[in-house]
Amino acid sequence: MKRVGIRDVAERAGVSISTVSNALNRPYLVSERLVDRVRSAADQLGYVPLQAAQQLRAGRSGLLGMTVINIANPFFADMVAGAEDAASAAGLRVLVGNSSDDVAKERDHLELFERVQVEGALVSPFGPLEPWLERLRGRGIPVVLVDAIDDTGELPSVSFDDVAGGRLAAEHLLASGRRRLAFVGAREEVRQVRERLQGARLAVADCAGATLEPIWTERTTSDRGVAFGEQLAARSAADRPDGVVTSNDHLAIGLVHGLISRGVRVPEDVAVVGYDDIEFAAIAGVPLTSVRQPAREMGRTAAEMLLARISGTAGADLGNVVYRPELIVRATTMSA
Amino acid sequence: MKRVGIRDVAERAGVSISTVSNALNRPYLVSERLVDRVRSAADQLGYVPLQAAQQLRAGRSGLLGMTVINIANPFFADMVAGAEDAASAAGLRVLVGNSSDDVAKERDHLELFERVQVEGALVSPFGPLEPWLERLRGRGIPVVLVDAIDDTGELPSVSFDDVAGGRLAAEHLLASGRRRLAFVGAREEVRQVRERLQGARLAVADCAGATLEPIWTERTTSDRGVAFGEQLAARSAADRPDGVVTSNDHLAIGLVHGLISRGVRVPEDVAVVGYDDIEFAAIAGVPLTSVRQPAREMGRTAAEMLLARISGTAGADLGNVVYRPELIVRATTMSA
DNA sequence: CTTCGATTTCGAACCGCTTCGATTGAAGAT
DNA sequence: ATCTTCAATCGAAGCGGTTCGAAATCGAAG
Repeated sequence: MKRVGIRDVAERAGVSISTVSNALNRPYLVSERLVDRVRSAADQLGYVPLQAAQQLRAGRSGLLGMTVINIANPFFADMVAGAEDAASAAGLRVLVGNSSDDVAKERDHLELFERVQVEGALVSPFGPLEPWLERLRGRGIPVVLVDAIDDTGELPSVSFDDVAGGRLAAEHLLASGRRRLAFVGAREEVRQVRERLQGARLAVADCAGATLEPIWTERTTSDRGVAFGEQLAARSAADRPDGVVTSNDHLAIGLVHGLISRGVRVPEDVAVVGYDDIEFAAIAGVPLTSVRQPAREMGRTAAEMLLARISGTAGADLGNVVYRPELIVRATTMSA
Repeated sequence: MKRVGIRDVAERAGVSISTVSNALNRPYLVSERLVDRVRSAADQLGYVPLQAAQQLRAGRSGLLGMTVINIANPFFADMVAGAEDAASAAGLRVLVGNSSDDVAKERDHLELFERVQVEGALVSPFGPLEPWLERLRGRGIPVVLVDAIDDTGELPSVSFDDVAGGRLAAEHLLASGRRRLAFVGAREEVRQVRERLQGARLAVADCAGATLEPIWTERTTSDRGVAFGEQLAARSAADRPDGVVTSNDHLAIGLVHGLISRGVRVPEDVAVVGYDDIEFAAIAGVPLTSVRQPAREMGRTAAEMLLARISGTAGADLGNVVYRPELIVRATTMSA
């Protein structure tokens, strides 16, 4: 009913506690005979060293901190997976702080990271973070931005060219003859969404006679998509967009569902482009054309940059890696 | 460039470190004047107490451990969310160990839980865990099983009646006149899947002239579902099942996609029932009938039971809470 | 102006582990 | 036989907080 500590192991093996510690962590300092004895004593007792004590002494936690805007978004989930790949290859674990679109939570996570002495942090900033990041820097905790770029150029980053993504989507629709485009996206405050819209606007500006109507929504769940689909379907054909760029596949799949359930044909009447290329895009009722972001790779790259900074292999200026979009064309934009 | 410790705060506020600690944690012991002085000193310096040190002294981590079989499965993801709800209401955090269908990882997680001194553990056992759970018990760490029942009746648990779930799905198909059923499921070793099949078998046994063909797959991703759909579509109509129970919505949605892409009609030729009622079930090409499990509620209940055991409010025998399935009927089984 | 209890503040021990410097003993050098 | 040298082992000092009991301070009562 009691925890097994290093003392118990020492007693059982008949040695001092420092010898136990050495036998377990630096066996080359201890005679083979004793290493064996200590190891078997530890096994028999089921000894597990206490993380808190090790960490307190060592001053290192073996942890990377990572904040993501919303883990329910598969883009971020994949990014986390990529970061975990890289971290575990280096023998570190990743402590994930899910901000759930909440600025206050995001700040709390950075504080948590200090509490647990993360050795570095991967941050997908959502709210204004400068002062907090400044503080981490002051504490000597390296930071790499993910899915964002530091304007001041002080922090290295791994990001995605959202302007190009929005532009690619819109150009694809324009190329297939669509002219009345709509952009359905999450709140305008989100940089990623703003930039995608901006990209779409650039494409539209380059194309004579084309228009773009922005439509905003708070949440980007599939049922909101359904609602927008039904809403668009209720418009007269002339007033209805014939091409829609969305900021998110959930929204897009719902939108297509809503349109079709009201008798609007996809892609004949309205073509739709999603964003993220989630698993279900390919097997949706009408398979969805989508902009793919290499999330996992981005996460891995960011973690590797962070590890390089931690180990001091690289200076502060690892630069800004920017990934480019890829358009996966499927049925929702297939025919004219 | 240096961490701010309690000593720094003490110095700045002109008091001893014990007064700082008291002012911050038990302000009723300290004069208001000093509490203010200490608080503002702490704020100005950005003092954050080190978790490892607090934990080492207190012997408590403020953490619940939770292992899940695979977090990519939304059923488990929701369960985790439910547990987090309950835990954060009690001021605790949840340390999630994702086993990713890997028995070794699952064991490692339990060891991790000891290292970090979790105050209790929620375990969705996957591999054989008796010895490990026994050990946690020996260390005085309370455990509640989730999505499983302890045969020996020693551990409390929150689970789901998978036999009833399988039965419900099959009965629904039989009631709509289907007779040649198939069951497509993940590996037979998984208890949940075995029990669902068993439930389906019970239903079939009660219905004269009905048959059930089990089909096994390693992974249960949507692309496997597509493959099975195409495979079934290739059979002659007489040889093809007219009703399919799947162990998972991803599989089911893929299956429907595969069938339709090969010209088999759903639900006219083949009716399909999924499991989990994920977000996309409702907006799939053909909206999917599915067995719903109250994942979030299960997670919350389990965490509450665990908290009760930790605080000693309840004895070891909180019993086994079993949730019952609910069938959400949609288009994939609608007409005959 | 003492004396006493209550209140406020402080010093020091301790949580479990790692690590540095010291100790011991055996082997080799002189 | 004495002195080094080196390997193997151990004792004890912290890491950064919390907390207990002692010390200091203060006001009111004697």
